[in-house]
Amino acid sequence: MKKVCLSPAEIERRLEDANVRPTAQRIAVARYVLCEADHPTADAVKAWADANFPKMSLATVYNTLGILVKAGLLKEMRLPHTGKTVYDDNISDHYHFVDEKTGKLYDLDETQVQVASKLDGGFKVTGVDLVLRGEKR
Amino acid sequence: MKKVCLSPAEIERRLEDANVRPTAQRIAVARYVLCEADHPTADAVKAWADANFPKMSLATVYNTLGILVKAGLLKEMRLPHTGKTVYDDNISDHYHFVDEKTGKLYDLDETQVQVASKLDGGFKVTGVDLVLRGEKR
DNA sequence: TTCTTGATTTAGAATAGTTCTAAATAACAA
DNA sequence: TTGTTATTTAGAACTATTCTAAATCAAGAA
Repeated sequence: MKKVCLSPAEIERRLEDANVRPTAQRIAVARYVLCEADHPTADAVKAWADANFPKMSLATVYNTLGILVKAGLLKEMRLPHTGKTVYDDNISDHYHFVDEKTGKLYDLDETQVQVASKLDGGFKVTGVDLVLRGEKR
Repeated sequence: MKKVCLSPAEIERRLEDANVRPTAQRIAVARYVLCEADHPTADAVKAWADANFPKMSLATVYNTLGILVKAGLLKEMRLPHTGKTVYDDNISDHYHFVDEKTGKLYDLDETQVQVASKLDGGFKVTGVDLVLRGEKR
């Protein structure tokens, strides 16, 4: 699945539209997580920034990711296995498959897996977290 | 759902059957997690031990929980939300509902939720982690 | 411009949960 | 007993993340 890569100017507009002031750091992080990265962790973003941005502190990385999540441009999730938080630019409702050998995550949509709840009225469901584990070849 | 509580002697036999030497600490922890507790965290086990056992270190709590998991007497899982590991004496395949207000976990079986995978052969699924979020009343 | 004010970024400290380490203790076998 | 191994312990170390307080920056007012 190829990803359309946005220009800094387009990223800037997206940030403005979300009422996030588009600083250089935010544009850089947003561009990376929205266009280049695939389910990155904060560490991965920091590593990318160290290699591609003049200077960015870890606090700013976490900060910015948090801001993007709050702005609705990014989803945050903690996987059942690693204790780490990963970020997902696919903000629609969807599920995941994790390759236990490589740790790689794959997005799954509702054509690929379905969850059918028969819970009684005592359970009001507001969200579904589903991760299939296994091996991808 | 009432839980049948095992005597220390019965716990001891279970540990022996699983090739785990039944020390006083292990019997105490096993009895608590298998009979009394409901999805406890390591912290909860430690708190119980502080109140009900002469002296137990946190390392022993983690150690013992790890041993019980390896022995197949207990399941370990990390929830999507809290970063904490919780332990589940229900070792059969099952899912969970988490009340986001209280944090309380409910076991769900396959009569209550079903997962239907239509993944192509490239995905070999070996496990399914499903957590429904919401509110229970 | 220059100033002011508030937002942002920063380094490093602090925190939370867990694992590791090395020494002390307990249990078992001979 | 004595020797050997397993278990337990306290505390250090570690990882991921958040917090803090100071420095820097940016946009509007003068």
